[in-house]
Amino acid sequence: MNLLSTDTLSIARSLLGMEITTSFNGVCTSGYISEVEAYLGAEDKASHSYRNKRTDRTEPMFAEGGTIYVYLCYGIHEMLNLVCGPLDHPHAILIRGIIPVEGIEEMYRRRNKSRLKDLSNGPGKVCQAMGISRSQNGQRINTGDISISNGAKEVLDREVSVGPRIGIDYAGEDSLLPYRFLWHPQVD
DNA sequence: TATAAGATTTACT
DNA sequence: GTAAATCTTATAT
Repeated sequence: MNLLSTDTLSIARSLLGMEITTSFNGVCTSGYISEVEAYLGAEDKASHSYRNKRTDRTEPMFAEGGTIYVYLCYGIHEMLNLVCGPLDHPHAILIRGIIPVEGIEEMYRRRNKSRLKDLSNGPGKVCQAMGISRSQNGQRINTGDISISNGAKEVLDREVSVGPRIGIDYAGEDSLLPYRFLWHPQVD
């Protein structure tokens, strides 16, 4: 996976099935990435960095690929993004869902839920389950609290759905673009 | 300073 | 199905 590539949609597709891990004070949680959305920076009305809008909040999006972008949504939920592309190319991929792998007991504690499916099937839930907050904003992947490595299974094209992104009606016609990738692995 | 809106989640009817 | 929760950020006075 080349995070400096400008082909953000290909990176988004290739993130599916990869294992994302956090470790805090020896407490480790991980999961396979199952849902992502691509935000294509300057040319994408749904992106915080549309028209290269540069603010304190969006600054990490302009950093090199491999940077972590975490922001607060609706005053309540943290959202985890992986920045990609070269410097000053503000594309990012929102991690919307994972399949829990390691530290599942800790995820239940953090989420205060009793069902596995309620742990991490949404972007705010992913951050809560993995203990991610804005204190990870601007860190680099694989050198800070968050790491991404190859997953255990190959993700077949027939197991992947592509469709419009969620919750971005404000983006006009760009809200219809097929930038959401969903992995539904087949049982074996 | 003030205001509106938001890449959502949850509980409730 | 609908609506409330909650607070930062961006934009406008």
